[in-house]
Amino acid sequence: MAGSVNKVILIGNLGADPEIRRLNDGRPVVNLRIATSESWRDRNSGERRERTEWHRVVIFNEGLAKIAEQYLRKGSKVYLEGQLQTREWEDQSGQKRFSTEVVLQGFNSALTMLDTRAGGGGGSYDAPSSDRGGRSDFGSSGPMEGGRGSFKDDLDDEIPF
Amino acid sequence: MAGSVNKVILIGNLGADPEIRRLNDGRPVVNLRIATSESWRDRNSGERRERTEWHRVVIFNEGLAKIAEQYLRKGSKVYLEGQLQTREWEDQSGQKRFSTEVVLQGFNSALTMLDTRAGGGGGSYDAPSSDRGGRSDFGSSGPMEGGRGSFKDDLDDEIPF
Amino acid sequence: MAGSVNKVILIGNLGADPEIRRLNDGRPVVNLRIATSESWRDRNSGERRERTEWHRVVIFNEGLAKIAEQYLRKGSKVYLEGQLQTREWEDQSGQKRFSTEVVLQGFNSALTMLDTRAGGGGGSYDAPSSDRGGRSDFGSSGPMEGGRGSFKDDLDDEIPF
Amino acid sequence: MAGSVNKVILIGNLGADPEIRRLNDGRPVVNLRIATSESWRDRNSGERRERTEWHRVVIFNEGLAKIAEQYLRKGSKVYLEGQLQTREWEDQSGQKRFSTEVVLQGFNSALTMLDTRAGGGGGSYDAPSSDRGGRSDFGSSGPMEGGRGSFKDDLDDEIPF
DNA sequence: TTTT
DNA sequence: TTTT
Repeated sequence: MAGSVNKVILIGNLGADPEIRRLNDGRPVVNLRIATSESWRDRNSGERRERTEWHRVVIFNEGLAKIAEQYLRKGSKVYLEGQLQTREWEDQSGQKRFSTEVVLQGFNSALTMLDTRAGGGGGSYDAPSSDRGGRSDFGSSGPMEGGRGSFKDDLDDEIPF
Repeated sequence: MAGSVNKVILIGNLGADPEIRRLNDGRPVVNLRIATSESWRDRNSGERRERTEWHRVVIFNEGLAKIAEQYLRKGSKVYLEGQLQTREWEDQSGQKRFSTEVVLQGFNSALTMLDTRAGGGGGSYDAPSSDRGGRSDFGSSGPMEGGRGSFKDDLDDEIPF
Repeated sequence: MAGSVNKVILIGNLGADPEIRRLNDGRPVVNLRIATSESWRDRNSGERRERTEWHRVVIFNEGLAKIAEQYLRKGSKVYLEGQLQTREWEDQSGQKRFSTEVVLQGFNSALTMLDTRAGGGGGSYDAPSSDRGGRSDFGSSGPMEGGRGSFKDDLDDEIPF
Repeated sequence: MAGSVNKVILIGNLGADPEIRRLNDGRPVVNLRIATSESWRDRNSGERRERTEWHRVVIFNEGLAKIAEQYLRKGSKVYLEGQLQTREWEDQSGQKRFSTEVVLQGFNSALTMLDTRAGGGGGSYDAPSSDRGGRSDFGSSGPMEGGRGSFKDDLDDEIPF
């Protein structure tokens, strides 16, 4: 379909340290749980109310995955751009289930850390010297930019979500 | 959480006519199924490959819901901005299920029709005279948007930039 | 024109305290200078290079202007959404000049503070108790936003998804 | 500055055919004039009012520049993502002037055609077989994805805006 | 200068 | 289930 756009922009905090899996060739694939929340004053009661939304984020983009692995921790605040993807899986009873994720893959993706404090999980890191190559504010962007377009193809069959 | 953003931007086509439900007070709530797709050439085989993603969109914003009801049809191409929300429901066997939707509600939402042709499902409509009030390009969007467009007017003359 | 979108999204830091002007009726209009920057490694020399871009931001939206006035200071980091507008003005010699600004006005706008520290200019403020009404994370944004947050409340119980 | 975002999203129509300049090595750099407009009903008079905004767009991204050259014409409707850049130049009298442009360069850029009709300027083209590689829906994406990160460096000195 |  |  010509003329399609599928873009998600989130600013939120990690609910846990990143989960990292490795492909056979060693490339990392990172899963994040990101919380966004909004609050408002109830019209009737005048009370403050808050709603937190939890997002599943999967980083296939190699450069961004490395960065996430290296710098993000529970509590980190991030800006990210990805796309919506819903995948089907089977639960133990063999029933079809669906999971919708924000996928950072190839070009349509960005990841920027928005705090310089250490993550809330006790982790600590030095602020990177900002080795950005376009879409991330930390980490070397060299390798990230080679072969990215075709990256998706590789993963289609390999990844055990 | 201060500093949270939860935004989805889609350009895609309706897979079916909008589904409209009514609240007790008559306000419409509209559900859309939107397809986005991307295609690429496979690195190895050189073949063209395509992936279509289907999105569930729910329009609570009253003005935008009316517009969707009036102008959108199967096949219509739209631009929309909303936010991700995952809600829990129970299937027939009493099991918890989750559904992630793109919700257009209140301010964080926009809807713009990107074609003027009638929808593909045989439906037809007259191009609206573009009665926009800021976030939609068709139809007057009613009370929610009252005073919005004209906010600017006020300022046009008053403000010494 | 049906089907138009004009949106700017910035995350950056204030180069100076907000400048506030008042309309005759007392409403504030706020001007911000926001810096964004990116850095990359030069392909040839291998040196790190950096480019900072300065943006002129004008906040007409009353609720957001009040928030900016109250909470933002030199050095504050913000997320904002607005639209591009170029206006014409005359310099002293009577020549036409143009200035392009990011305008936050009416609905197509958002402002969220991304740090809780005091601003770098010596200013200080208490972290607000997040009185958000949809598009801002700090401060009650007044009449413009009345009924907005609570719109959702209404629906929370009523709607048979 | 870690944690910076500079993003512009436009949907609008070309006011004229693309202007193409060539770098010494033959790569195209494309300038577009894009109109976005919004209309609203005046609060007092009840009259319809409309405001059109004109944007200067410069495409340095080689893949997207080729696509623009090949497919876009006066009247074409496009979706694009780029970033704001203000550059300084001297007018005939030696005075400093500034021009703010939406720049499509490297990764932070996308271009998608939103109509399939021929351009309004008499131009015509065959619908491309959608050879997309991530950020464009038309044109081969192969070459576009090689060397993109460093593309910017090259241009910094070469381009006579 | 576009578009509806 | 859309679209090209």
